[in-house]
Amino acid sequence: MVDPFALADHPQPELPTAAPPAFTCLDGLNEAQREAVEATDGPVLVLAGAGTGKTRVLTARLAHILSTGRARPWQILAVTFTNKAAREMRERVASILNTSVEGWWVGTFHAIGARMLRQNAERLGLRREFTILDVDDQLRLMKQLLEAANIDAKRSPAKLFLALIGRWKDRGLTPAQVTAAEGAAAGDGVALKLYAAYQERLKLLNACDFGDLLLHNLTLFREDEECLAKYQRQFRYLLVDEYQDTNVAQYLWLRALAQQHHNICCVGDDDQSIYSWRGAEVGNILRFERDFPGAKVIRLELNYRSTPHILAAASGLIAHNKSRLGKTLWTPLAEGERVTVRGAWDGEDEARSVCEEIEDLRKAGHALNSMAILVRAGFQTREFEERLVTIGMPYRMVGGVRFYERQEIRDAIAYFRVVVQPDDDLAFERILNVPKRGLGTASLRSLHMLARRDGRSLVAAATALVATDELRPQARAAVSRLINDLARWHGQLDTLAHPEVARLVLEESGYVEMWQRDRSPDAAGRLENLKELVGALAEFDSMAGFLEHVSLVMDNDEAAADDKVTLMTVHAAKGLEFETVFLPGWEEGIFPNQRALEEGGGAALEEERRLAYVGLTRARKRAIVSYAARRLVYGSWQSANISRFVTEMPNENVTHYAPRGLVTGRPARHGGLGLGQDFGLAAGSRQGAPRWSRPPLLEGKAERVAARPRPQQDFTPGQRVFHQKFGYGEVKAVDGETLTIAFEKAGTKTVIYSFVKAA
DNA sequence: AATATATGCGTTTTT
DNA sequence: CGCATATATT
Repeated sequence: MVDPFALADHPQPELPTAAPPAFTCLDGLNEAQREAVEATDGPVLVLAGAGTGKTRVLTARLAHILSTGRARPWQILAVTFTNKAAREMRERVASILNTSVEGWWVGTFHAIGARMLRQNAERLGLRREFTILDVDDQLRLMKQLLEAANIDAKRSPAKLFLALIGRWKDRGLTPAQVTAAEGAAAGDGVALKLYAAYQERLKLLNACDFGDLLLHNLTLFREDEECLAKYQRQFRYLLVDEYQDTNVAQYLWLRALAQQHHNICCVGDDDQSIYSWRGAEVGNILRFERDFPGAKVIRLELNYRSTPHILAAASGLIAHNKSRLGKTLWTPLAEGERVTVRGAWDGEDEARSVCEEIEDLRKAGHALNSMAILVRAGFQTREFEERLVTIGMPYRMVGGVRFYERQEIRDAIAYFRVVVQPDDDLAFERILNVPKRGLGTASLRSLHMLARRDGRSLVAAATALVATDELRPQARAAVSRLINDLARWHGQLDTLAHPEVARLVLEESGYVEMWQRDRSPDAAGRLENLKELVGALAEFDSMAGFLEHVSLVMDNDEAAADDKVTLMTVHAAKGLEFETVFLPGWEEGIFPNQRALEEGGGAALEEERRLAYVGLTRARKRAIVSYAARRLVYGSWQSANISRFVTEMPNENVTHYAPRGLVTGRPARHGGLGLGQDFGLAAGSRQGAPRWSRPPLLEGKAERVAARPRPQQDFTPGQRVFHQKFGYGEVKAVDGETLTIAFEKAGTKTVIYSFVKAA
């Protein structure tokens, strides 16, 4: 089989020095941008305000370092958060220098982390072909752990523990590094125990989750100085995009790598830090000068995107935040329109007015592609979708279910994973009974038990199990057929083209047929998606290479070919720009949202404000903020107060329209109070007595799931034994791990070693 | 294994 | 209110 990792990391000494003259890289840059490009040595922080040409600087800097011969491509490490940004950087630099990008260390934190990890996997107790888990896998694994530990998954859902573990990983903490106090505090100490167990299981599965891709690197750096030193020497120049979004683990990782050459350049904007809830630390960017002594700070403040009114409104708004480094954005553009603020009676009214304005703009000759509706939260899109559909306005929803997150795609990928790597238990579990093969929880439990006892994979356990009479004949046949199929497909990877193998897998497994028989309206679409998936496979060298890609590249670049209005969250809009931006729902409780208001402390509110700032600064020419006086939420009407963010924009940059008689800013008579009461009542009435659910069954499960040492005794013919299903019997023959036993009641059966006890 | 019923939840999600 | 998930039922 082709090894996709074999060639990945060798330096390519042939790559370019023959580059165009250096001035190409500096052409057309303003003074600050040029400074940021030319300050190659030592730590540099580039504070790049919204729309100040950050990407240009980043690519120009990379090109500059290469074309002046300061470093070879593999001596530069350039990290981003999104694949899109990484791709863009690679393509632009490649085009400036007119060269190929093979072997470059330009990629997302996760992709680069995975690459380093593959190079050193054995040192961390992993094999190089470790798999990268997706969210479904993580959840399945955690649920198993909860069951084994006899924890009520209802009171403490798997998601919650995964979130806690994720946050620990964001902070660069292995289970051993979490302080005792903090460990004891999180879920009564259960979370930390689960974290340790989870990591154990991952190692056994030869798998990593996303957090591990960096966390393991940190462990590696700590435990293997030589390895760290090697990377430190290799990377003469480090480039970091969106530095305000880095978490502690990423910060530690970067700091470790920069220790040799100290040439680290971080680009970011503290005012656009909107991912703290994902572990991002604004503190990283605020502390840069202390973390990297002698750092040069360059501010990019010349904005080429928005008109003065929009820029001033956004600047005035963000000035209300306390913890920021501070920038003064200005623009050479002509004055333009003020920011519009529009009041509406209710949510429907608001959607109508926004859509009317879109209609008007279109009639005036504006492309729908130049307009976007940016909402705070997903549920707000519904009203707009309804309205847009009603009036027949074409629109594009960004951020729904992504291609690789669709059920059929994940199922298919799970098949591919098991075919490439039979030991991938989580993938195997996913496909075991998809399509239905009559293999339910009972069969799975048998497999699990055997695998766990003998410390081997499910496929290996299944192979052993089908040689016996342990399973019901029907189940036995089904498992037998599946593992035979898997083995055959695995073998075909050597003889057939991998897209062909993929096609065979999907056909012969019955998976395609399953959807063909499905009567639901989206079945046809799913079949289309499967075709597309097989098509996409052809673009990779091997199936394993493809799987590496899909686990790291979850983005889904929609072809923006047709003219449509874009509808998405403000978060999703970061980094984008539109001529006209609609910002609906600027009400207290929605934007800023309720949780941020309740959280107190002010940090959450400041992040909401940054989010509002991001929203406003997406607009080139027109920003239309709106709010509704009342809104239907969960079936009941709620009055709302106008968002503080509206009033925080300077008056002289805003034009406020509201229908005559619209009352806003009303004290909380029906408003906030009503909401609180509603929730309070609901919560109270739902606090019924806990139901004590079937203790015997739970105990029984836990008993059986718990790992037990493999029986170390040997069996000899003639010996009297006990089998949990077939009862007492006498051993007739021993063949490796299978025994033939004449049972007193059940007759002669072939059974597996580990299910038999000496009587 | 498929279907009915109960229950709980409701912010953002770059990989 | 409406959706997704978990559990009960046949």
